[in-house]
Amino acid sequence: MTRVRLADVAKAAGVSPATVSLVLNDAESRISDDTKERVRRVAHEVGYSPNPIARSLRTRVTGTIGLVSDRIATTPFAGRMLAGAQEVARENGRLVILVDTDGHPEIESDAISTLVNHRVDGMVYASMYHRVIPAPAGLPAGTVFLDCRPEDGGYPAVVPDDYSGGRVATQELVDAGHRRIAYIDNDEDRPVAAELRLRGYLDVLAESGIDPDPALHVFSPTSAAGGQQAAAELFALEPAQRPTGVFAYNDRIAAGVVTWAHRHGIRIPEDLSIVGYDDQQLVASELDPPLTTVSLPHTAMGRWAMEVALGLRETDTESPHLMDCPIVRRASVGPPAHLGSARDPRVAD
Amino acid sequence: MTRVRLADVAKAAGVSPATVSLVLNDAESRISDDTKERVRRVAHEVGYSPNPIARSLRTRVTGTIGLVSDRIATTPFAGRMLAGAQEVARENGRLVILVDTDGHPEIESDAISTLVNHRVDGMVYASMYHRVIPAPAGLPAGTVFLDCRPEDGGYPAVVPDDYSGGRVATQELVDAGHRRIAYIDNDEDRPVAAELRLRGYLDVLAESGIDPDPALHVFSPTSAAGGQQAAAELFALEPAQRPTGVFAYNDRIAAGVVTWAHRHGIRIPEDLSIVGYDDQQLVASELDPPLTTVSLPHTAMGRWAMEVALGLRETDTESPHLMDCPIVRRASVGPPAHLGSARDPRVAD
DNA sequence: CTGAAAGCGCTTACAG
DNA sequence: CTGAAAGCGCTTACAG
Repeated sequence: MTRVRLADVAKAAGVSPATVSLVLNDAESRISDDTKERVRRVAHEVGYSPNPIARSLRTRVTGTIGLVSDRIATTPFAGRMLAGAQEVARENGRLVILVDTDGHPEIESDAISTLVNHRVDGMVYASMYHRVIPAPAGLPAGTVFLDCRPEDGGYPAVVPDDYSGGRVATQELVDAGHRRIAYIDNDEDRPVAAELRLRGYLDVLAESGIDPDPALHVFSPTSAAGGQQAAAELFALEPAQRPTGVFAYNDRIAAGVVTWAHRHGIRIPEDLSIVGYDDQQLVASELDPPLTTVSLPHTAMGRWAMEVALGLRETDTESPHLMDCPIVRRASVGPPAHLGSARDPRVAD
Repeated sequence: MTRVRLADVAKAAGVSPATVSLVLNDAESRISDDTKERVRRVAHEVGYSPNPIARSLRTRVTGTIGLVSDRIATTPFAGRMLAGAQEVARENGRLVILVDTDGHPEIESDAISTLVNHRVDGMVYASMYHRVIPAPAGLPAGTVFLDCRPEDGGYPAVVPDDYSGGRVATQELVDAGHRRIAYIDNDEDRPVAAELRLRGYLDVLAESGIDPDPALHVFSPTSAAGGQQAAAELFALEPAQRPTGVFAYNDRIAAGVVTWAHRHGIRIPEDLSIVGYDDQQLVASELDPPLTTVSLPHTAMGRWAMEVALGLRETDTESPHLMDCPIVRRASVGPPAHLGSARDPRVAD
């Protein structure tokens, strides 16, 4: 397929290539309306569309944004970041070049230099979960960090506001009347998010005049199996000491708590209220009852990152932008049962 | 940052640009080893790396592959397709330009022409689930269809072998000794996969000398809530007519069956065996017990598609390539309980 | 108001 | 064995 070039429309319109270029980029108003009109018509008639490669070579702008991520494509709930970023790019006529490094540092550094070499106009560096990391070498100035932030600052960054997420989850339970509220924490690598959510939990308890009970702060691997075990641990406490509400580090843990409850005849939310975190697709909403949870604003963060990468939005490079984690209310929270009224699981099974 | 150009290394090495180009692309062996050596050394010293834009303009190959998808980035379990495709591209020094059309036909057709205009070397067109569709207009010849196929053929395509997936799921139950095997079908838009899995189920029953009982073929929306309802429907049958094994259209339905079982004191797999489909990340393996399921070969399909897009693999354009759906055995299948030995759910609750 | 010319950074026939 | 020249398809000062 031989494509029509700018020179072809110039010839067909009886003007110079320069003129065609000028009117098609509506760069200068000095061209007569007459000529403009004719050039545009001819260009349209012959189906001309500029060769972006040639244009890029000359202008040094490529209309592409590089997006390098560690495993973002294989993490189910992080795809929305990608979608959000891609959407903004598209809305602004930009193309995104994606490279998933699968977490390998060598692949990552290759990817960065390849992308830089390809003259991307901007870059976003995405993580699959909220992390603080040393900035990879070779990243161009202005690279936007998505769902992570460089430990020494220097780049724009957006991360979820996990502290306020922890608050909002706890507050939801407090507002429903709960006083004995457990936090099932992440016992794994202690990501920033775990610390932040814990602080949010503790602060809301304090503000509500609730003395935190250390027995109610338990740890679990971030899996449903872990959640089941944590629930068992919590319900092994004396009845009066048991929680009536649980805030789980994530939805998978919450799912385990739900399963454990079903197996022990504990009703949700009548006997036990629970709030998760992540609003994981096809999970949180599928639980029975559907899970009240704090959502990770993946789409919004992806959009934000691309907006600053495109220069559409100002930001500072010292402190990361904190993105709100809204609660999504479903049906797993209710008022607390009267103390001791929950059926004893050891009897129920 | 002013980059070093080919002309710079030519000057530094005291040769012509042509020579530099020739040795760096090791195009011709006619250059003296001496010169080659020197050029390479100088190029390395000055940190030269060719400008891909300039090269593309001249050679008309860009080293990029366009990947257009409907919502692939937002579907949790389809991200692996993207990852597989991206990985093959990277292994072969290609870049993938991703555009997610979110299912909008206008965005899709814009995306296609933008990508074609950007001179991508190849294209893959991905769907978020197994579909047969009219080929979108403007797709270049050789575009690879991923997880979908054009209704009139004419393009290479790869889809999961859902017929054999349906067989393998059913066979798993038959092999465990089950004779009363239900199929909880997708009641929604009847995608190809539903039909194919049903045929696999029916054929295996027939080959095993089992008369299909229409009461055991029920329909459900593809959600956990649907699965619970389908389970209730199945267990409303007379005890002797109830299934001892269930094959669910997907893992979400299977999850609903599991929940329903927990609530009614039905043990899995002692009282009821269950096989899902999809091997959905963070779901199938998180169920209690972990779900035996048929996995959708997303990564393999993604890799396959990119391999043919890059010309690394031959294929025909008439019939789609069928990708195996292997069973992943976890803990939800066991031998059937003696008929009638399952506790009656109506008593259990 | 418009055109001729140079140049973006490569590759590749064509000479020698 | 190597160099000079043209050209990929645009854009943009510079003239006129």
